[in-house]
Amino acid sequence: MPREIDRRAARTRKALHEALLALMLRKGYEALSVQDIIDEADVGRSTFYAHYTGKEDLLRSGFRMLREELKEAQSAARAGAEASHDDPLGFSTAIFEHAARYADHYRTMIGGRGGAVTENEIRLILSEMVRQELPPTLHDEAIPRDFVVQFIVGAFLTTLNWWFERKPKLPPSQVDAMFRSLVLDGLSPLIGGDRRSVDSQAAKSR
Amino acid sequence: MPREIDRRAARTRKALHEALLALMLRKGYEALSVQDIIDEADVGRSTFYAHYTGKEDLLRSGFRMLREELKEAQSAARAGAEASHDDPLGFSTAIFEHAARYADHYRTMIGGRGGAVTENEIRLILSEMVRQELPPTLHDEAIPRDFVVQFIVGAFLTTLNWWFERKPKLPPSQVDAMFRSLVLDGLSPLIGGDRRSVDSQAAKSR
DNA sequence: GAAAAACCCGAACAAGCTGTCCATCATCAT
DNA sequence: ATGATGATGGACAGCTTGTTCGGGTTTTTC
Repeated sequence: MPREIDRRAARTRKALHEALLALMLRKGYEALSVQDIIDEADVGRSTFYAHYTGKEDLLRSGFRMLREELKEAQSAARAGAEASHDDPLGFSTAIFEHAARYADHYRTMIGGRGGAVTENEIRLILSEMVRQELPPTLHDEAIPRDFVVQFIVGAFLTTLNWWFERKPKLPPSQVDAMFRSLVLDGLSPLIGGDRRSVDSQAAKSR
Repeated sequence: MPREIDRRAARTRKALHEALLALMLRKGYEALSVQDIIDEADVGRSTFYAHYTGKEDLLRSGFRMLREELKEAQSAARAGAEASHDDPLGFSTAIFEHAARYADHYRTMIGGRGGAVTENEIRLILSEMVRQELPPTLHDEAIPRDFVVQFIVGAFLTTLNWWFERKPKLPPSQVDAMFRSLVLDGLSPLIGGDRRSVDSQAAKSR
């Protein structure tokens, strides 16, 4: 049954994806040529174009697989701890642990190595995740929900990037704690002027 | 005296910079070729290479000018309102107003149109500014100062990007207020669970 | 096991971009 | 005005890209 994909084709595609990953870590996506990829993968020129229309097509193909996998991880994390309501941003832990496990993949995406396409893709994926986890209503209508989503996504990318560039690699739990401290409470607790009382949203001390 | 630069040279460079700016807004930096630039600027091929070693050199040259100008704006803002201590992040207003005035320039840098070089440059410039304005000591030593700086810079870029993509263009003051609300106080005031006093994740015992 | 189908490979091709060279010409200082 | 300076445009070889084609190999199907 030709229902399945030919083994040779599967082998070729896998080789191309691995070559792309390795080369992106070494040189970055934009500086890459198709020649480099087929040379690294040891694949003929026409073979490459028989599978993909160019290097961007190959890159996007990889993202389709990653997106599926990340959604699974999110579902699993949500099923494991259904504290979605009393613990906002609870899914951040799962993301940082996932990033620690697939550090190479994440490194190709974060920090400018991946080019504009990669940046866009990872932003879209994270945006969708955050949008699902964020409560549907916010207490302050002056701040659009859309903006809050982008803010959180940006904080994720910033944190991941800083984490990967760090010399001694911190454990995911510690990075997660720092991330949540800044995103949830802001940096008022860190600097002198705690101007929380200025706002009408007074501190509801227990 | 040929102390000053030849007028012809100045004219050529200005044309090249304007062409680069226009083309970056239209096609993005990475998709640009030297051919496109000299065609847009109506300049000969060898003329281009007589001034710059390539398109990246031209891009960086533009940044040298922008950096000077931004530092001036920062100094002016600091001189105008020397509330640097009782008003943290006070310089954010100046940045958003500057961005509103030079919207085209900023648009080329934010949102992936500028490529890796641009992203790096703007991050460096903003990092230096933030580092200067941030108090030297933080109340929580568990969070590195370096990480806080990157967090703020990322928030700036996220906010600027969201602002530019927005259909009806909001005034700088409003964007600034939203930015400061999120960065200073976090999103705890926005969502239900105000878990400020909770340090350990003992969410299950409830 | 054999025929048929699908796939991989290598070479060759036009088209486009890159960086450099040199002769020409406009602009500058004297 | 008149050399001297240096900006200018066009032509050049070298390289990468994306496509096409025929021959050879592996896989699937019967």
